[in-house]
Amino acid sequence: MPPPRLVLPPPAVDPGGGLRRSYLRLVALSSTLRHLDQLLAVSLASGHYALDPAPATALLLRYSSLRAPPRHLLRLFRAFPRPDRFLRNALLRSLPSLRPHLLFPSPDSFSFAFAATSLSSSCSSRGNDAAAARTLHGLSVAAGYASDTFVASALAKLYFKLSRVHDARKVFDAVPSPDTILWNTLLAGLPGSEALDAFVRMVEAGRARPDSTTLASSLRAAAEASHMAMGRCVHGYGVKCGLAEHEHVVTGLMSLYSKCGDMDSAQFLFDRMEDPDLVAYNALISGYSVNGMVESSVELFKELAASGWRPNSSTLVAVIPVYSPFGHELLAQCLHAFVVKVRLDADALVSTAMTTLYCRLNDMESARSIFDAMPEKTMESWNAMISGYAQNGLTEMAVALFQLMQELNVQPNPTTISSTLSACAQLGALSLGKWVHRIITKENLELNVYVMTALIDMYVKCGSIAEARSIFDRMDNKNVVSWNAMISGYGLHGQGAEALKLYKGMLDACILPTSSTFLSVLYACSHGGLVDEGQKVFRVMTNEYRISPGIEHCTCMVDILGRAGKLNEALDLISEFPQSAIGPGVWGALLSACTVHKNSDLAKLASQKLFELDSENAGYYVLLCNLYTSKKHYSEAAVVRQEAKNRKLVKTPGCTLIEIGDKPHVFMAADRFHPQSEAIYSYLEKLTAKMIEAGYQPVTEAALYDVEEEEKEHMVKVHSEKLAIAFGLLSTEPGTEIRIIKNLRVCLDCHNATKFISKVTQRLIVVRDASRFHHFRDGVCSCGDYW
DNA sequence: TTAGGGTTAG
Repeated sequence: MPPPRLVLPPPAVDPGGGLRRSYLRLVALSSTLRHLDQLLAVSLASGHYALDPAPATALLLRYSSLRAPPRHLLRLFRAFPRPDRFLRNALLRSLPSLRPHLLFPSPDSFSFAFAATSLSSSCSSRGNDAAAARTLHGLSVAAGYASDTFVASALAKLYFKLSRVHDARKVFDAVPSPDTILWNTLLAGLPGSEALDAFVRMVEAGRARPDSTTLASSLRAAAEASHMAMGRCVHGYGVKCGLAEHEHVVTGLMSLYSKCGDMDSAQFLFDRMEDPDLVAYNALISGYSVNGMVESSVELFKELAASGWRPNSSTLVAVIPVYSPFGHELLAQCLHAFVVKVRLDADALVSTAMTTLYCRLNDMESARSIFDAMPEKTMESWNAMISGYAQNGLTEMAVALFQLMQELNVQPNPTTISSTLSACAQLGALSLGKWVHRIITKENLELNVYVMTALIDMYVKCGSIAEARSIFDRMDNKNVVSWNAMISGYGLHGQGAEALKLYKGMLDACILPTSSTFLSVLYACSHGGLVDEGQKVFRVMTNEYRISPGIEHCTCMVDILGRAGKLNEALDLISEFPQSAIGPGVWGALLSACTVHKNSDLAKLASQKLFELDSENAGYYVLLCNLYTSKKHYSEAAVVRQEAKNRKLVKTPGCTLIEIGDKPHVFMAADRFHPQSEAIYSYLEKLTAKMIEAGYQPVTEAALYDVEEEEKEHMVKVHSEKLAIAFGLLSTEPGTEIRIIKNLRVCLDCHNATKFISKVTQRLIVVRDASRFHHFRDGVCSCGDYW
């Protein structure tokens, strides 16, 4: 139902306009809504200003600044039969959501600037706001304001707020000669390193003079990018232009220095400030806290309280790191006491900081309860919670929370998407990953480097290496992480040669390889059996790039040599490693190589080291036991098994996941819980017969000699991957590829069996096990039986 | 009578 129209009496005469001026003054002085209502009533009753939009504009703006409901503003506006552009613009400035029809007829640059500003001050992350921003942008371009600096900075800020960096840049680029404020808008919205690039371009262009705001933003960017050299340049520039003493610039410098651990410089700057404000205090307190200077942090906090400033939520966030070592409960108590003492409202900032902290402490329940208690969740709080789940391995929870966001029509930003994709990658759930990809496309969400790289990683880990590569090839500006993701993807899928080719391509593109790059390449060499290449890359890394090998590089090297049977060379190499790099991983790699090459002497040495370093891991006992069994050293095998039993070590039960359509199905060894269990087992029997016809030999009883009765029974049981594959074959059309995910490494018999299955059924079978991918096609596995 | 940008903290 439309709101009722106010009935206006005819206008009265006001010679000279004296009455009008006093009326406008009264409006400006009103401090309550009731006061304004009375003024409105007076003017209506007397018949003044019925057709005069100026007093109405003043009233409307005053109502708006006193937070009158939008309904009320609209009603006032509609009471005027002939609103002029000032009145229309005032309404645009005051309404929280865009009403495009209010722009017409003949919108001016004020209209667009007002509308954009009001949208960005009210926009949450609802999906509709992005659409409204695009509408507004389109209309402003159509009206000829694409190069207006005022409109552009308001629009750019709006896009930044909606996490649409591309669109903000587009707005900026459309302006031929940006002024200082437009540059500043860009600098404030861009992520650290990009903002620093923009600062350089601004200075080089030389058409707009940087001011204190420019420098403050650039220092923020330098701190974010941990780019001390650029930070010093900005500082120097500030000194040259006489802007270095500006309060915001000094605060930015303090934060830069404390980010880089130089608390002396930060403190020096603070001490020189004549009258430091709350932000400056917060910056220094935070610097002390994150650098572990607890006493200084607390001292300065006391000084702050004594100086008359009232701490705000940023102050609280700045001291949180000081309290964090006390553990969860004490932390909560300390913070509560803090909040009570300074009569502080714990707002979204504090809740998000607490959520992040609990996530870091691995206490996901506390994190979630704080998150759930937030009445208005911010983008940052959603992201903190989702990435907390993803990083703590609670991948299903991460995806579930993302689904909740979708249901609530909260638009995700690139950070949300990256975290969710990382959860999908860990899960290996291709259908979920594709669903997220579809959302990106459908909602036209921003595809930045982080999102594209997360997509590559997701497709790699969900088994679609081809899809990952096609995304990689479509990327305009790949960073080193994107290259690493793709290289390690080839490694994971056993395509060592492709990985090396890409590594060379990366060097040709003048991208500086990092420690992770070398790890990915070495990993690819190990999974592809490329021994010489691996050794060469390792030498290049240490000699040419001066990167000292970490635990994982060393483990990879032992793996590479060990798999090739060069066990003694591997042992020699271990003695050359830095002591810090020799952990369970290195000896574990040697032990698995020993079991493959049946060297029980070295295996004994490796396992002795392992039992010292990591005595609680059942996997090593299993490896050693299997080695002894295969060499028919049954008594030694029995000793190892008894030892494992004495220590009450339990093997992780194996399970396998397969997705049919969008539905996941999980199988355990020998389980009969699946509703189609009967059909699966009878199909598997028929299949085994065909496989045996083709030459398959199941693990024979002889190999199981000496296994205790109970275990023997267990070992002849059907492993979970066979069940999953059989179910997959039953439930899909001939020719469809089968993808399964196993939580442990695939066993010898299953690996062999899968080769035969791929041959007799003519299907491509992709298996992701705990360490890599196997692509089985026509009786051959991509790993070359080398895993 | 009506514009656009900033420092700390998640």
